[in-house]
Amino acid sequence: MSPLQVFKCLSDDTRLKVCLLIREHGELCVCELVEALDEIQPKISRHLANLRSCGLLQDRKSGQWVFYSLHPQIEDWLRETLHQVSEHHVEYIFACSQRLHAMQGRPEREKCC
Amino acid sequence: MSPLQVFKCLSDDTRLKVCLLIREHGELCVCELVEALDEIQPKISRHLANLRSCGLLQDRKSGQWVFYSLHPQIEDWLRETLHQVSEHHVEYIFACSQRLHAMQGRPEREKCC
DNA sequence: AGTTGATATATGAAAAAACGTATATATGAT
DNA sequence: ATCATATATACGTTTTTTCATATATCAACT
Repeated sequence: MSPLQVFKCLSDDTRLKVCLLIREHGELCVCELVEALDEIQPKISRHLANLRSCGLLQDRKSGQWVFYSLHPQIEDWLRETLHQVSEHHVEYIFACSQRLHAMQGRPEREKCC
Repeated sequence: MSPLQVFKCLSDDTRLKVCLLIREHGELCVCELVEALDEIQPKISRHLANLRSCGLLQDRKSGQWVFYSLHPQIEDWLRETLHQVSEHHVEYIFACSQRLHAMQGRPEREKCC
């Protein structure tokens, strides 16, 4: 995973938000990301596939759901960079975080989406 | 300067190398970058204009030369990220650094290029 | 004034990235 | 077996980015 490839991954609005949300929450499933970002599912899936194939994310299948998290082997500087962006640019993912929390608070949560 | 815009700046091979070299050397003129990256001048100038308009670099004109440096107001996390990339991916700019040093060692250096 | 060297910008073409829609796959429930 | 839900992928199109080449600007020098 070259630094250039890392920055290419983070240079798209959807992918950057996905990475920031996943770093903050540890693990998120596709339907949570679809709702948090308010985008259509194929778009999210396509970007997730991109991030996974670059080695930034890993996935874990559980029943009909797929959960994504930061790949454990990403370099420390990248993890730290994502952390810093989260800290200094809360406004960038604020709306996404709100939609995510709203969704996670709903009672029919056992069905995920 | 949104985080997304920052990552877009760093997501091109030429721009990333330019930023890393400038961070290491403090200030470099266009012709030094042209030689270090072994690229044609309009290509370097175009990317420098891009980085300047985004607020990542500042320029200082001195006679016929223009010197570029990191803009003093870039955020700390960005400066630190560039530093970390330099430390952990020396190989990425090794050839560029070599060409730069070779050039700076040449006696006809008063003429810059 | 004319020339040379350093840098910037304009332009049209080519390459890359992102998109929406349609469709495929797989799981769990009825 | 059928159906609904979650996710992935294929396809053709549109948008964005990058590029090489040509040209413009400007300072220094003759």
